[in-house]
Amino acid sequence: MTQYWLFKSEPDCFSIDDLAQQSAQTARWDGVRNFQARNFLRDNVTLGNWVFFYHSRCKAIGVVGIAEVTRAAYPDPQQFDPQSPYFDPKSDSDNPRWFCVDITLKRKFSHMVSLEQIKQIQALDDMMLRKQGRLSIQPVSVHEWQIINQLAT
DNA sequence: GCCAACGTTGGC
DNA sequence: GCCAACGTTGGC
Repeated sequence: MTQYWLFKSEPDCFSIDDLAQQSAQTARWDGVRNFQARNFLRDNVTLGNWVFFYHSRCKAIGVVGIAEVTRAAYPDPQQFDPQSPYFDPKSDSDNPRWFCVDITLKRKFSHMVSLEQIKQIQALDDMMLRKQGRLSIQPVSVHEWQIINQLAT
């Protein structure tokens, strides 16, 4: 069973520093609108799991820190809010389509582990990050987790 | 900002 | 149920 994950965020939208500024350094990870990512979030991401916080679509791409899942999946409230950009008229409150979790910041790396570094390490060739670039919630193996952790220290 | 990759939608 | 059109993601 997977315990480790990688969550992508565009830092212009929500960065690890934004997470650090939340009360209790905890934030709702919402707005996931991709079915594969949704399935991971809803069915496999569980309380106490560890998460690599990844900055995408920006100048410095890579893993910037570690968070912990502090609330397991619950329906993403934004799907029911017509004012929200994440509003989904096709979602039914009795059978919600989209889910979110809460995460709490555990550690911000003093220096990030860049995508460029990751690409240079053969043992990380099979990371989903490399195989399926667009998936925003993805499992990380224990081995991959350890390697990236070591790179960050 | 561009563009390739790829997921989603909707007409047939 | 196929597939073209369209929209979005994400590295560069």
